[in-house]
Amino acid sequence: MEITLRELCEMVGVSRRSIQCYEKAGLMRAQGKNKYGYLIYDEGSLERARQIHFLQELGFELKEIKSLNTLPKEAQKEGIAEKIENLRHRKKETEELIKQAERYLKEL
Amino acid sequence: MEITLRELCEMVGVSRRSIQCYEKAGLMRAQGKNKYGYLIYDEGSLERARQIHFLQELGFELKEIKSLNTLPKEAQKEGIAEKIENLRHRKKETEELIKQAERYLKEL
DNA sequence: TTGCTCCTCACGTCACGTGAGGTGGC
DNA sequence: TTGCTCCTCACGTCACGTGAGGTGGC
Repeated sequence: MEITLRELCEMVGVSRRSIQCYEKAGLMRAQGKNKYGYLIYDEGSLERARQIHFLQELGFELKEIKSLNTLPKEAQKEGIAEKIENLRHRKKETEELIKQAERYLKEL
Repeated sequence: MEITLRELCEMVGVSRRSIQCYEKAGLMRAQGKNKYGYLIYDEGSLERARQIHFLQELGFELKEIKSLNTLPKEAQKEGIAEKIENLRHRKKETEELIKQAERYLKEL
């Protein structure tokens, strides 16, 4: 299946500039161009782009995602488990912040 | 009370560079320098720095914080209420992300 | 003189946003 | 030719991080 850059962006939910950054970071690349010169991707790219975006949301930087692939499975799992801990921490901080903000709002 | 930049940073929990950014954004400034040429702040600055940091955590950019002061009280409250909504949204997203990440970890 | 802490620039970082300038088919 | 969508740079943005180069008292 041929997917254009525009379609890829819509399916993944990121901007063209983001995909460009993924490619510059060496995380993925276009399969080529179609006869009109449009950048073309396949379903593998789609899955890869989704994964990159997901790992980014977990808190990985692009270069961390790059090196993550070279690690043994166990180390990868540890890395992700660590990010999950960070997310739990962030969740608690966010809850605290909401409470503080509500108090601040009342006192204003 | 005279507070040095270093002390201010420790009390607020931000870096010198952050205070420098607050000052460049026109949000606060040092009271002057002591006889050794050290930047000196007072308790007003301390409270201001804490407030800036708090509003930043709520999601305000420095220039938004700058303009926030010029707004009438009601508009300020609206702005903060909006940020609280964003935080609630972020909390939910974080919760979703944690669940997804846990599933991802199992399947790995 | 050495060592310490402070100062003021100013370039670097990260992941994009936002044009600029150009191409190709209708 | 006009209008549309796409392309590839490349500067700008945000809130700092991280030195560089200099000062002043002990």
